[in-house]
Amino acid sequence: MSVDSGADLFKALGDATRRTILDELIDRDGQTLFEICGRLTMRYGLASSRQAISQHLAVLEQAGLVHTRRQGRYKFHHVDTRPLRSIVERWPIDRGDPP
Amino acid sequence: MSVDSGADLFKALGDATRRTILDELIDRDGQTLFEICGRLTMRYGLASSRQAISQHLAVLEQAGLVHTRRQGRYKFHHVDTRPLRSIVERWPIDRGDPP
DNA sequence: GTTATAGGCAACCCGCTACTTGCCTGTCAA
DNA sequence: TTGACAGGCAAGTAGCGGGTTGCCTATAAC
Repeated sequence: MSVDSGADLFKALGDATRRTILDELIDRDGQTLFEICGRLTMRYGLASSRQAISQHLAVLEQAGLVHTRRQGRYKFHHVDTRPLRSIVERWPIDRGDPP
Repeated sequence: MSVDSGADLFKALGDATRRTILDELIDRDGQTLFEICGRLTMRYGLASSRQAISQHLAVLEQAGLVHTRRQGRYKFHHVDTRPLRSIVERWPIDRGDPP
């Protein structure tokens, strides 16, 4: 009967490039689109176009994992990991050693 | 440079039916494939075929979220939420009120 | 034995999604 | 004002993934 809330969240986390973007934004918060593109290429070897990264950021923003702040012609992207809390609230993590 | 470990985990969580299967197995652990099929139909209104559910369970097992135990012609499925811990370890959750 | 049950395997179809391409808008510097 | 820079929008393409179909194996009940 439950409505499976948070579909956007899992959809956002489902792509490897988007997960790398989260890693990158956590390492250095508040980057612009061009900065993210450059650092993804430099540090992770990802050769994605600007438009591809832009679409990924839109998905992350819709999931609430990224918030944006416009300033002039720049748009800064900030991470917000709080939506991840709903995952461990939905399926409480067992105590014990990892597998 | 990080290798994005846990791709199987996020792939498994990316599908709504698989998330519902996790819900169902947490509610009643150790079900067989046919039990899961029946209860998904009854309680969640999902009309998926047996083969579809079987493939979903294989994905969940590959992600380490479900372990199986054979006994005669039955195969019991057990949840293991410990892989979820890697998510909050990768992206620590901020303190503060939810959005 | 025979039959029914529980599950597995492989091929195929289709819709979604990531990515590209091309062009457009808005902002700042020279 | 003109150019460079940061970003947005929309249509088209290709591949992947979820679902189905059909047939098969193995265990248990009769």
